[in-house]
Amino acid sequence: MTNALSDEDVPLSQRKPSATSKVLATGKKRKSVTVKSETSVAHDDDHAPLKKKRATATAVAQTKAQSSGKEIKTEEKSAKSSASVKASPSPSKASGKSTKLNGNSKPTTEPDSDSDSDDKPLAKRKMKKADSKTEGEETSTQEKEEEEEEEFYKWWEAESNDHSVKWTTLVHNGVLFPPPYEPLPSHVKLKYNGMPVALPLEAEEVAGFFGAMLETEHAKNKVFQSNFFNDFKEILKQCGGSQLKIEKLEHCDFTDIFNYYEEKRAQKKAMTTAEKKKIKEEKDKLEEKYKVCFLDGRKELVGNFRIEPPGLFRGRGSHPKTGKLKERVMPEQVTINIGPNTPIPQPPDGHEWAEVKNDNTVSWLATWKENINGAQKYVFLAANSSLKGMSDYKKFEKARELKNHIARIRKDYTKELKDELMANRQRATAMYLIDVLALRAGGEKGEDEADTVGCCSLRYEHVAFKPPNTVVFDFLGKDSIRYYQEVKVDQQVYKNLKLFKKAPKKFGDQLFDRLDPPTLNRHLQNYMPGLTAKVFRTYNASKTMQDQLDKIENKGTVNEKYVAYNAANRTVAILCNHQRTVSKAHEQSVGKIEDKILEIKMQRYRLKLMMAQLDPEMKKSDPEYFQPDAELDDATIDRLIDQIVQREKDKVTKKFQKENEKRAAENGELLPESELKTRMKVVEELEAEYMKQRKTGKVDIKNGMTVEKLQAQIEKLTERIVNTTLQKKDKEDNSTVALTTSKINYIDPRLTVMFSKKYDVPIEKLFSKTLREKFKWAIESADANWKF
DNA sequence: TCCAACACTTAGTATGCGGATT
DNA sequence: AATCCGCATACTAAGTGTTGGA
Repeated sequence: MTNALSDEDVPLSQRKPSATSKVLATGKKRKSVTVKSETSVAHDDDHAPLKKKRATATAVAQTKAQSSGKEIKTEEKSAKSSASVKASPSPSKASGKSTKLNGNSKPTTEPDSDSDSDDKPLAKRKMKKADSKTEGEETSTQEKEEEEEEEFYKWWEAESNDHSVKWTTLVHNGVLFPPPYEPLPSHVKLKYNGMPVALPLEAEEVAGFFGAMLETEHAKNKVFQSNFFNDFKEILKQCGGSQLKIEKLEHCDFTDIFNYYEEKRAQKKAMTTAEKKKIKEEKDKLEEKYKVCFLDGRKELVGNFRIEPPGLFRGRGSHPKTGKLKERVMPEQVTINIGPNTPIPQPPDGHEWAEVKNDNTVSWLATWKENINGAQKYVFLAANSSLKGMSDYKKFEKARELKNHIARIRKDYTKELKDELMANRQRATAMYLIDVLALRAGGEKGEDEADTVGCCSLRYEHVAFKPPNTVVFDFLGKDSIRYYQEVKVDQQVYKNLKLFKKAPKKFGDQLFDRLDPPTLNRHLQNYMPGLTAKVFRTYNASKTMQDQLDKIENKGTVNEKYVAYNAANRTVAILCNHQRTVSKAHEQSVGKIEDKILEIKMQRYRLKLMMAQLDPEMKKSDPEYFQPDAELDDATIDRLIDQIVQREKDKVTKKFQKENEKRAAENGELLPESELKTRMKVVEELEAEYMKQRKTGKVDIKNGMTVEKLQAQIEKLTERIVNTTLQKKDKEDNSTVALTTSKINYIDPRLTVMFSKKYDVPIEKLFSKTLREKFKWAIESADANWKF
């Protein structure tokens, strides 16, 4: 049960401990503690939060009484800060750069004075239009970039306007539905107790979903199996059943179905490039009309215009619903959002849309509700669109704005770590964790979701203590990615966490029982409008990147600088705990590198033997140098020799075959088998040499070989060993770290642009094509001196 | 006042492709 | 040419945070 703490010695790499047992064990308890809310008042000395109380009462009890004075203070503060924020607008201007960029940071229209805009705000629309026109003219000096550039500026400027209106005109072609189900050929059937079963098509499709996944980890997961099977039986029942009564998954044999889909896969793979190209062209043609839309008259790419196909839900971690049937989405479930007085995309023949809206306060083109969790799915514009770009830009500007407040915020929460009011103390502690460890906010989760947590939802079992001030965090975060860190924390934070864990709290209880994200975020708003927990992650990630980049010396080759950039990127990825599963091939490829290193060492040792034979005195004066490397035990050497010889033989054989094929094609005579034998002799000689060395410890020395030459060769090999070893280390260090997530979401792209320009590393090396498109705004606005 | 619904960002994984390697 | 390998992209699940209605 208490696995959370017991497996602290498990290497990071094998994260994702099956949390199944945990879910079961704690589910109920979790619920009982989750009440929260009342804290919103901040000054509830009388706290007395009903249920929550239970667990926490004791801990809290003593402290609250005197706290009222404090609370008042807090209120004052918040009032003050919000006022001051308004007074001192746009602290973001900083950059000095790009004059066009600043200016924004609008008048902080009270929280949501704009919520009014729900009803198609005609007036606003016009204003916006006008605005962008004029500004557009100002900047139009550099026309060369034509429409692209124009677009660029447009969204830039729009930014300073009403942010609740996303568009004034919107034209698009709706969504693309997945193709209908293709029935299995009649000879491919599910077998039940060895007997082929005739299934209604609807049920066959579902069986096929499972059959195709037979060899995946999912299909071996009990929860997945049972969820699938229940839904499968239900569908089967609904569409009339089958002659054979299907009752147990164990009696179902999906192998034929699996093989059928494997076969199809193989066929697809085996297609010639020409065939593939043709298929792709057809596909592109089909998709073409859905790929673009027109937003305020500008062409923009649509992101996910395809309706998600049916299948089995692949929940991450131990998701209670994993394996359930994700149903086919019908047009009747899809709502379209489009400009008024705009042609409405035609639903598929014989079908209708659920609804057609003209809501210009949202950015989605279509939406539907998914049947597993009842979650809303959307079709949005692509990442390189103006809408996404604008909000990305705003996100980073918001994070930069935090620079101006962070000192005060840190000072405050450091002080509040000792606040007598438990709620404040918890809040301060949480802020510390969010700020220093870059934890997520950690909202409440339901029973029917995977048991994962963030800061506010941390529980008793997720922290352990090592005096004097080390806290061991071990929990599953977003996507059930394990967060395991032993961190030295502020002494007071250490004390607090211990306090929050104190009896009567027990396994399953929340550490921060008087805090939740809304409460925390409300508090943060006092410092800066729009400040929420997630802003800290963005801020700290970008700040870290800036600091890391600043450390890089501007020298060496492009490649070296690129490596340094990646190292900086990696620091950020580690901060944010961005991981990836080690690829299947990883172990193998590390093994290969290891063998490579060993082979070089063997080679080197061989050269040393030669040297010793040529000049025995040398060995006497430095016997250690002539020792074989420790890893090179007899068994390893034998294995390596085998490997090398085999590899060489393969090479010779292959080459021989190839030549013959060529000759056959040119109708020349084939090389005789004897030729192959002759060639093979070389390899055999090589083998013999190795064997001789193994048996006698002596090696043959080529004519004209000198100690000096050997020395030079040995040096080269040693260098290769060092390099390859580094390469291996890099590979291993990288194997579990995902760099891309932070690059895409957290690191202000202008930092990368700055690096590119300042260090003369082509941006193409740092940003892939899609990222260059997504971050066009950054590429065009930052220079070598840009600072986060 | 509260919570569920909604909107949008953030996240890891599956897959296909293209370039390096042999 | 074949295979291997890593990267880019597609995909969609899983978060955060806001809002509107009971």
